[in-house]
Amino acid sequence: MTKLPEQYYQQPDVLAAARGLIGKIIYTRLDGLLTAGRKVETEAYSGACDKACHAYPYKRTARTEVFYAKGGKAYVYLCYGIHHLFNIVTNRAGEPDAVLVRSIEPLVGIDVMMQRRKLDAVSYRLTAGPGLLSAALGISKQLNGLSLMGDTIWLADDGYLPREIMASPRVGVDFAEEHADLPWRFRLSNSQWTSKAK
DNA sequence: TTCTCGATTGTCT
DNA sequence: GACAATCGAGAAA
Repeated sequence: MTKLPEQYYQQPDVLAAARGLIGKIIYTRLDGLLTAGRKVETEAYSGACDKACHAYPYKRTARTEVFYAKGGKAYVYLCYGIHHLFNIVTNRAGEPDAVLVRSIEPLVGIDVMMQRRKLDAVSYRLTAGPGLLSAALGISKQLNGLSLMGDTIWLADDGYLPREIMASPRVGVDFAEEHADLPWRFRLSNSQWTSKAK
């Protein structure tokens, strides 16, 4: 079990990053509570060539500033006024790419996650969805801009090798016109912990 | 099972 | 002032 090194996040190909992050483990330690889950579904966003990305086309606002940092930081934003969505900033400084985590398989602190989600039984509904896994892991806007090298939120590799990864169009980005159908969503085939592929 | 719709607030025009 | 990288409840079928 090793924490992912900083260089891991700086590869220039965001699609390779999104695919490569499948099977890796995300940890949070908040208020002394440790929770973790294995990523089973991700999506890639690129500020250079993707209308669905908040930072397209190389748009700089207060919100997108963290996209331009060196890969290895957290980008968390509020969606529909309710849900916090967690992204991993990738690529070198100045290139605004990020990977959205859409669902995880719960591994550590499952009781804590159930409390945060107000569920009394474990099911895919615990962490299957970007808003849901953020709630389960306790991720909020306060984590926006945090380095993944720290001890609040980080990623680790336990040697797990994904068996089969499927690519498909992303979810909820119809507004992105000709980019809406790009197969930039990656998921573990046959995982119980994601919604079904289209 | 598939659908429609409301919640709720930060961000940008 | 419009609207969003979502979710869950409730209705229809």
